[in-house]
Amino acid sequence: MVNGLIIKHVLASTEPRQAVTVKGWVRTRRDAKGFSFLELNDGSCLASLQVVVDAGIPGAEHLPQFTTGASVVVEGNLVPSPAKGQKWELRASRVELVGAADASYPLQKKGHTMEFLRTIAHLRPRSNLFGAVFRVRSRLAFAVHKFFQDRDFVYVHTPIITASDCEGAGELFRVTSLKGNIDEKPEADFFSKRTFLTVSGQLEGEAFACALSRIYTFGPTFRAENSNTARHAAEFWMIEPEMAFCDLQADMDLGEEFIKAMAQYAREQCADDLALFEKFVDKELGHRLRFVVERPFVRVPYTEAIAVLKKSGRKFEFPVDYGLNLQAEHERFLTEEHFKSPVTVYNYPREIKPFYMRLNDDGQTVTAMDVLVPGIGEVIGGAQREERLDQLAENMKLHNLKPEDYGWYLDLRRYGAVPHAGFGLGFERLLMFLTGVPNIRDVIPFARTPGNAEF
RNA sequence: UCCAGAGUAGCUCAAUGGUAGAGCAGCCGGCUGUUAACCGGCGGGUUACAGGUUCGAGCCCUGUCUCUGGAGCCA
Repeated sequence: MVNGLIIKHVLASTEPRQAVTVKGWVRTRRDAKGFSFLELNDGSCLASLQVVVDAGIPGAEHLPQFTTGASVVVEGNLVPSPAKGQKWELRASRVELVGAADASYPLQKKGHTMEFLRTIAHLRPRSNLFGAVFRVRSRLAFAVHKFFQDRDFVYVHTPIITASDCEGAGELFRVTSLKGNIDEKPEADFFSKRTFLTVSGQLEGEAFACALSRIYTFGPTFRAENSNTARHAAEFWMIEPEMAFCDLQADMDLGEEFIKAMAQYAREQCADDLALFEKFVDKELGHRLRFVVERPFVRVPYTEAIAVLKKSGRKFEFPVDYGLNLQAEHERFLTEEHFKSPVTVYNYPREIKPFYMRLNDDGQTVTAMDVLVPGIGEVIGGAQREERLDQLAENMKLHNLKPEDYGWYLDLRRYGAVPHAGFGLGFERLLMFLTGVPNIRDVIPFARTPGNAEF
């Protein structure tokens, strides 16, 4: 069944070809006297193949049904196109209607709004823009693996279902097979305890880094937060490298190198699709990606970032002071206006960061780092982990965590503890940054957000 | 969850409290190596939902739902 050529390869031909078979969906048909033009797209690339169908060839009697959205098979010869707009066209010798699409087919030849296309998520990959988004998503998923595999990182599949709520941050989705009151007898549940969908593979990742030295995870992650923004989803993919014998500096180096590498890969491998994004969603895209690849990231300690914000003379809605979290408006000012560059902020006050981050010698700050990028804000959050057992226990006390709930995690500090570090990176936020698509729902095939699990 | 805005034809949008319209799409016809083709014609509406004010509501008021933008939480 899978035979014939994909349009991407047909269009890349260097010379005419005889007896080519292509299969795809009709984007539009233009009728002329005695023949018709079909724009045929199979999703293998942005461009469609122009097909010339003469009246009278086998199958041409069904031409009225070759409407936008219909699936068809075309056989013919690939010849140079005499008209402007395309190098090649397929002169059909036989056409076959596979599946018709009647007048109710919702995708028109004209542009649609992103909001409307979201309501037809099962059909929107047939549009130019979403075809491009999901081709790029695929290429970059591959690039993520290539980046880490080239650097001898080991891919670890951390569990999706977990009993640890990972620092108690964020709402978790409960996983249960119980009926009725699920909190009455959790020990009667499938796993004999309360379980959740993972919010991070970090803790398990640390265990494997403390054995295989360099590891990464790349998989689905879940947050039950009632977040209604263009940057949050209930189900998203996170990339979490973790390195043994690694400090904060090397961690930041890796994070910055990673983002540069992804931008470079996209520019090299997805040029056609990126050109579409630049034309229709983000005029600055090309400029920004080149900038990210070529220029070094700015790196500032949290205290310096606070000083920059205070000295800016800018009136912020939220207060700026040591010990307070950087708000979205502050992050945006730093990366978009002040430095005009991706910015890595590090060494945050310990009070505003999780228990597992390593306490610096000043006793005040921890080895946290956030990479902020223009337009998106935080795209990486990472840290060197606290490897000292006593200090980690004290941190947990400070955060009202019970050490007995983290027995195996503390073991990593009891047996052959090493300095180690890592970070978490939201794959979709990376995609937003690299495509210019402003809403996370539009870089996920079927997005899960509060109140929406359609499809 | 909070703040703001929006919801009218398949899509994108008009309509001073007074007869609901246009462009595109669709259908029919014409023309043309066309390129989001072009020209003419035709069909197309519970104005998100429920109530209220008014002689009269798409428009004003109340509630609900959905969507969008911003915020918080974060990746």
